[in-house]
Amino acid sequence: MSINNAILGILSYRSLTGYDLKKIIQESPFMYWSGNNNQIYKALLGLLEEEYVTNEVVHQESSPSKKIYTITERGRAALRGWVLSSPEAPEFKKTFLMQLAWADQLNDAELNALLTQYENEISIQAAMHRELKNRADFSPDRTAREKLLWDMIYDNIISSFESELAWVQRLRQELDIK
Amino acid sequence: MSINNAILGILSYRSLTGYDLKKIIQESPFMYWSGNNNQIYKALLGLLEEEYVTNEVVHQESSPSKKIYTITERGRAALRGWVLSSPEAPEFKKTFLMQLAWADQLNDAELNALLTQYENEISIQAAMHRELKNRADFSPDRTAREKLLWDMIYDNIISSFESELAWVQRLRQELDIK
DNA sequence: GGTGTCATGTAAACAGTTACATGATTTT
DNA sequence: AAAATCATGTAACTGTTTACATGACACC
Repeated sequence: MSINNAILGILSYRSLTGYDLKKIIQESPFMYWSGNNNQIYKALLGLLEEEYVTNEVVHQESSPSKKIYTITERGRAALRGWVLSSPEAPEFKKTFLMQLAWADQLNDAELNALLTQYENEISIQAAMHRELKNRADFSPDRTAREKLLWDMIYDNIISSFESELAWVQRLRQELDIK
Repeated sequence: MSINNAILGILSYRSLTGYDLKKIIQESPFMYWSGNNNQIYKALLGLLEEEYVTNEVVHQESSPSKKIYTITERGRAALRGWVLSSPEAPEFKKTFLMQLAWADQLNDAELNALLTQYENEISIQAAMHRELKNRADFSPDRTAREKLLWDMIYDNIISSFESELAWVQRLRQELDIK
């Protein structure tokens, strides 16, 4: 899976510039790329070459010219193909687990402080994503089914953090009992 | 967080060769690197330069010579510093959420098939990690506290997949009701 | 006779991030 | 006067993966 598919997906809702795409990707909680220029402008060149998108240059007074990218029929077909392709298992990158793996050298107070820090960090993330869910609304004309899907995507992320939180609390209990 | 810390951690249990480290990292469920040669031999050079490790060349008959790496006091101090550093929030890379985001173009049967595929994939992963937990035992002389920590690390991963599974099932229900 | 293990390392490619560069306009 | 927004793009770097290379031995 590459950022190209995500870009095709976004363009399937409406035509946008690279700059617009960048902002959407940066703000999205499930499009996990940083959304930096290098990635996006390069991806757009690739999509142009494969004729999955076309672009139109629009000159503006008092702002730089912009290139508005539009998905083609070929692009829509490629998008559909990707949506139907075999899903991959999620990948979890939890550096904290590695810290824990070698945390037996810490005393109880230090270990406890570490857990508290992690707990706080997760709580912040959970709250942030709950907020994002409320504010989220980048595409118009949603069907009820699509709205449900998007809601569940946000819920997925929120419940990932909640599950992590529950685990830390379980860990703390186990350590206290011991 | 870099692979260097993980290597220091492993070497804190016992001295090992690059080849040994590679296998350990490849098999570990929470050290998320592929554990390829390039990364490990380069990391070891870096650790040598910082004097976090030393190495001793052992010549063998009928096998290639090997370099056994040993952690230094400086290395142990660096490891402790890293273990005490502020934990980062976990990162989730779920390409499936992006597929779902544009899955409203599918009909009910296609969407259902996609969910089933994802469910199966997650079930397999969950089972695999339950298996790994049973077989896991790379370091000797564990304290009870350390054993608890390692158990909870495995549980974390398992419950991540279980939480994901519960979410898919919730999603399927919601779609059925609608 | 082919495949796998032990053991080191390099080469090439791809993915991804941060920072730089421009230049007008608008906001603080 | 400084900072942010719009809009494009490039440069340099880090991180990561796959594949190549060597050579002895063991196993099937």
